[in-house]
Amino acid sequence: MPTTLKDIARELNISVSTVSYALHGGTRKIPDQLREQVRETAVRMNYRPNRLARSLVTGRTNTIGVVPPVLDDDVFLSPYLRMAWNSIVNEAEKLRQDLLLLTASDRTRAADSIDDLVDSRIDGLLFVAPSVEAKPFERLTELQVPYTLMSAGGNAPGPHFGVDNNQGVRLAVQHLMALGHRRIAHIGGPDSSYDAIMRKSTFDQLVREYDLPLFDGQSQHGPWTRESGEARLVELMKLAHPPTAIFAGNDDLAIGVLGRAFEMGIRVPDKLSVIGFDDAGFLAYGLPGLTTVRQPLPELAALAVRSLVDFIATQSVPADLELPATLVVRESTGPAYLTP
Amino acid sequence: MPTTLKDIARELNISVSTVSYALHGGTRKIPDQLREQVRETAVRMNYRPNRLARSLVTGRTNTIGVVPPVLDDDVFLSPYLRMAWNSIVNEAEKLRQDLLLLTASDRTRAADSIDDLVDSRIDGLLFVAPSVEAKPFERLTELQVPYTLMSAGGNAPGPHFGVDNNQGVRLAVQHLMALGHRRIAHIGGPDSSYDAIMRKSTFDQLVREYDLPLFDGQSQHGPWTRESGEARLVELMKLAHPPTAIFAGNDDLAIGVLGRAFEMGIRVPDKLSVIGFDDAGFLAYGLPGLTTVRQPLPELAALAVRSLVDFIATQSVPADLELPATLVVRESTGPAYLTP
DNA sequence: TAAACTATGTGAAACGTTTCGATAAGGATG
DNA sequence: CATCCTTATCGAAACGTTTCACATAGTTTA
Repeated sequence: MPTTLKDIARELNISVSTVSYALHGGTRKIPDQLREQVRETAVRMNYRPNRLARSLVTGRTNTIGVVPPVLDDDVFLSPYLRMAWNSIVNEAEKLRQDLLLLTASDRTRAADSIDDLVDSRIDGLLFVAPSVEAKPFERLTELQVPYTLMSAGGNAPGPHFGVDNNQGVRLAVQHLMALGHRRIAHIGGPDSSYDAIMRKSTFDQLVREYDLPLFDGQSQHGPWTRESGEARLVELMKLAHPPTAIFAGNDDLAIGVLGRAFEMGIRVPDKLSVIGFDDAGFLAYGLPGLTTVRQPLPELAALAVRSLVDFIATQSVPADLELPATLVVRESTGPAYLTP
Repeated sequence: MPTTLKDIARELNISVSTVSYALHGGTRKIPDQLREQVRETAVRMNYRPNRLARSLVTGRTNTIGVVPPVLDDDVFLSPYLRMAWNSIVNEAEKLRQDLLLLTASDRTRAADSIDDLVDSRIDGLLFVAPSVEAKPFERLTELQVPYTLMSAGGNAPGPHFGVDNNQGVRLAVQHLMALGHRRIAHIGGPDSSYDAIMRKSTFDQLVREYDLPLFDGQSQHGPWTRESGEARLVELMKLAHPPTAIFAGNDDLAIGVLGRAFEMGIRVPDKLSVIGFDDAGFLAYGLPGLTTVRQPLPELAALAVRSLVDFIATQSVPADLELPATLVVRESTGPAYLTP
């Protein structure tokens, strides 16, 4: 039985509306003396505004819903999401927005379930790396729900903020080529990911553009996991002419490659160069640090949050933005090892 | 302008209450035919219940507020929190609870600010690794707010779920002693952390209990960071008789030690054994693999969430629980190197 | 001095639910 | 036939706010 405005009003023998004005006084002016008295009483009585009631009448909640990617069970274990989520939290705190986590609870029919997310409890929706299958964003526009997408790739519907995959992949391939590599493989992410698709297709395109040698299993899709990286490496090393360099679609995959390479006695970067993507904050000790393409996740997350808040406030759709990637050279890449 | 119960009622020429009963029918029976008709209309009109309004009257929100530890800026970058948060999310989803993230927005006076967290929007509060300074949990009891604590150590007020630090530390020290180590140092966490305090005091006690040699800087407090681990190692190695083994209060610290040891050319585990605490998952990769004391974070998180939900439902305070730690032996510990 | 402000305050509607207590009609019971 | 259950439905209160329209009373303006 928490204190309400009515309780304060009764205590002071004034009306509820006066109390409301005194505490959150916007348009109305309340004499200083009374206002102080009200405030004092509010504190004394442990008054806490009921935000449900407030939101019900104002229509605003100052809360944004975050929809994580639909992966397997342990979504938040992903280094990418860890980084993204941390930045989202930071930015939301700055903008004084609360965060409601919307997990895709028991939705087999993931597609239509967007309806379930739309709720009077949130002002807008932030999708983090949504999967390609999740089409029904038009539905959101129809329902008048502001939303932004973080890391969704160029062909995603709606205002999205991501890295320039094209430029990033180019950075990686050019870095490898500058080191003399020509036989380069790509271990990519799942084809439900916008980023994975973009990175793979850019890679494929660059191979043609630079006239690099083609070989079996050169460019593959798979889950964004360390295990996938390990498995792919094993396959690639079975080839008669294995690649001298591997461009992994994200850091997890790259770490898998690195770990398995060590186990197989393949020295990195002497015999094999490995480059990742994301720079999601892996720390190395005792193994070569991972050369990778840095995606400005903190900036992207902040951008996605800020734009969403703007969207909500102004009701006008924000403009997309792709930020450039940067190359972070560590020790996992080196001059190409050329068989004599 | 979303559809409301009133809209449906008007459409069908029936009363609002009938619609409500038909859709979420509890006590009242509605004839099957009418019920179907109502449901159909609801779907057709894109009806979505307004949860604010519902909660306002029922007093339940099915949402629990999560309060992360007050660390520096990037709270969610911590491997511990990543693990904990992931498990919290999983369990909450199972129990169909939504999660509202309550960040400690601009509170200089962190102590009293618990009030700000108490909100009609949540049914209960889950504190993750609260700091020792945050005293005012009595206030919560006073305000009748159900809450549980995850990883708060034995002397924390309120129902808490954590690892058995005492037993865990014992595991670590005994493991090292079994390998012949006697000169053992402890690099601990900040003294704002219940866990850090417990681990340090247990360590100190064990040193006495087993009559291990004492030396300067043997047991220290510091932030839970890799940098702290690095710095401490450097100091310890300046000693005339450096320790042969280091027990780090968490994995971050241990990784710092490992990394710096590698740089300094101190071979692990040949010259130095290192053991961590948490086993919070791989954000660091490298060699040798870190021997550590595993804290069952997923289970603890699930427990904390479940107990909170119970607490909310039954209004009776759940019982504390400490789960045992387990030893995970990898390659960073080995037989003691004894100076000839 | 009448009209028009200003300052201060009140009352009540509205937000969208849930749920309690009617009510009316019909059927069964005595 | 009067009474008492059911059954099907409704109206209205309540949850705690915000905010608009109105009501005083005192003060300025013409």
